[in-house]
Amino acid sequence: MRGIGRSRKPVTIHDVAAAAGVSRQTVTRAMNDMPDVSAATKQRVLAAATALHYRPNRAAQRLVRGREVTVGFLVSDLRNPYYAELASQLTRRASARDWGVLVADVGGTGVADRIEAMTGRVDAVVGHLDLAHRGLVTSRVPTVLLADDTAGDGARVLFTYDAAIDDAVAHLLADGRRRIAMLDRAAGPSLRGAILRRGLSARGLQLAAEVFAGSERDCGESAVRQVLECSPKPDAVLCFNDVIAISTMKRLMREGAQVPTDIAVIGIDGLDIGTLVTPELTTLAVDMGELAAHSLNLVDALLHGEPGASLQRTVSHTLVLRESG
Amino acid sequence: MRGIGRSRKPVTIHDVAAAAGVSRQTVTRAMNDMPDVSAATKQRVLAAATALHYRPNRAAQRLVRGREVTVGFLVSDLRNPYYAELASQLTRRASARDWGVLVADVGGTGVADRIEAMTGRVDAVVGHLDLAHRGLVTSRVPTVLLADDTAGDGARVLFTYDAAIDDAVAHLLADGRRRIAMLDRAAGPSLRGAILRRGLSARGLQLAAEVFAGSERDCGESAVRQVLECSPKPDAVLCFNDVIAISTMKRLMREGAQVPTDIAVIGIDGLDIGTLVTPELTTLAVDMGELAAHSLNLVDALLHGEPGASLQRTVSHTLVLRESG
DNA sequence: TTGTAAGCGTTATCAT
DNA sequence: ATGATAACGCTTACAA
Repeated sequence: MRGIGRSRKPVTIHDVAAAAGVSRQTVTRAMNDMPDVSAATKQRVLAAATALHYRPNRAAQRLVRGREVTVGFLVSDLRNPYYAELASQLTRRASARDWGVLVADVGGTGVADRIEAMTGRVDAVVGHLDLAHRGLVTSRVPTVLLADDTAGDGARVLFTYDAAIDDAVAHLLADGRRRIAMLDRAAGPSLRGAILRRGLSARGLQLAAEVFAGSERDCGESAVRQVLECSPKPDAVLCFNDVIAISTMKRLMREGAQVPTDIAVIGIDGLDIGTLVTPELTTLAVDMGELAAHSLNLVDALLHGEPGASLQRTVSHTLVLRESG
Repeated sequence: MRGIGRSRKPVTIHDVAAAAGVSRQTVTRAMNDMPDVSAATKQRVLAAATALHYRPNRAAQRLVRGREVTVGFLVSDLRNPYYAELASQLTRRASARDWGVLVADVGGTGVADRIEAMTGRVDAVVGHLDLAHRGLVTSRVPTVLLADDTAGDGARVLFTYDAAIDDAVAHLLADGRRRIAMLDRAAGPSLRGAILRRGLSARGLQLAAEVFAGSERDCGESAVRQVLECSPKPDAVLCFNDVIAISTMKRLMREGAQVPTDIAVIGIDGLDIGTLVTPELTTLAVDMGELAAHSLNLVDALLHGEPGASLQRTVSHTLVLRESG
């Protein structure tokens, strides 16, 4: 029985038709549960299909059945729960439109190749693309950027942190804190940090310290040390995101600092895991469902030919008070 | 300019050819950076394509260019970092083969519909499918199950916990612990719990308690209470997975119990977030890369016509000692 | 109930 | 350098 499938070419509807002694059309009818096939022939056809390991060519089906939308979700590290939560929302909402979501985790090396491979298989791309990679994507496929900058004129969902960060500052001040630090992302100064600085100076305060995480997933030991060694020592720290904030809490505890007693820690994103740690993480949360919905709406508009330049949505964060600050 | 794109039908290579006053073939050459096109015509064609918002029909391209593989990754909740980490590995390794991964988060309601939609768009499916949904998938598309049971005869990656759980028990005993409890998943008794029980009795011990999590993502308050109220009180607890373990640690701390001093907590999975919490989570880790690699190898075999019944790989967990137990 | 013919939109082959 | 013609594998008319 090893003989089956020995030939290199995939089996087509033609082969099944021949094997069953019927026409291609009859095979189609049998395979797709359509009317006008006698039970007997249907059985015969299905048997032949099974025997030959026949699988309809999806490209051919699609070609004739009509357009089918696949959205690509491009992320730098799916292990980061932020992307995972967003992917979750994206896939759920996409399926409501009968769209599929192709996810590509392209962090690390060979990013460009991975991006190129992805862009060739989808109708549109959604993602937090850094400036270096945007052109690669936008030149090949309609793109919805998730970003806090307005570089370029593509469709985008724009993050605005101002209100949330201001709320956070107000909350910390009301709590008696005065020396607020920023623990920014490893890559360098972010808009989030700039807004915090601005928010503080609007209240006549200065940023107590600005340090950078050791990696995308870990604030790093030296970052926490830098914070603790400032004088006067900061009594609150806003972290670039929740993952870094959680990592920061852990390191602070190891250095003997109590959170939030000695120092408040606030994250950004509003991830689920923030509620799983002790103390629970206070955070500036963004509504992932809204973010996903906006993204897909923009994809829809793009696919209908609307120019990206005119497509922009805004999402804002909300201060979610828990225990860490 | 609003007029463009007014018609319902998508623009095809034909329209571009007409607009540019050339043949379809010339359009193809221009679009795909192929030789044998004069710079002038290329410009003209590209301009026409842009003006008309032309996007090549991917199905047609695929049909003629040859088969393209898309693997569906079916999960019940992508917010669970276990699935996210696996998805990360899967997408990375798939891209190395030039395969795409379509992710579908199908938890909640309408599972059957979501599954059906997914099976219609992919060449194979990988996932932890519970018994109720397996048939839905396997009857429609080649499937690789990730499971710890051997029900049915489909291709699968089989989890074996025996060695790891035995290592965990040995470790706990060496640490002076004697009253070991199982905090199982919300759905009910698992193989993991059964193996723990078996492992204990092989050493002349009994399971100190068997309680069930309140939900898939939270051990729940009552579960922790049940553990603490046992008498004699357990001094170690094995949790169904890392997420539940982390949730358990949080709740234990809230009840005033010290981890690991009063009670050791061990998770299963080996997720990254286990290193982000305090104390760091001791866990029975599975190699996600290996899991993903096995899965894709099995998909490959299935796609080459090998019968699923003959395709099985085994992955085992490893005790990773950190701080919680 | 079954078979025949005509595309679907693209690319490859072979002329021109 | 460019164009005509034939696939690619399938489904939807329409005919028998």
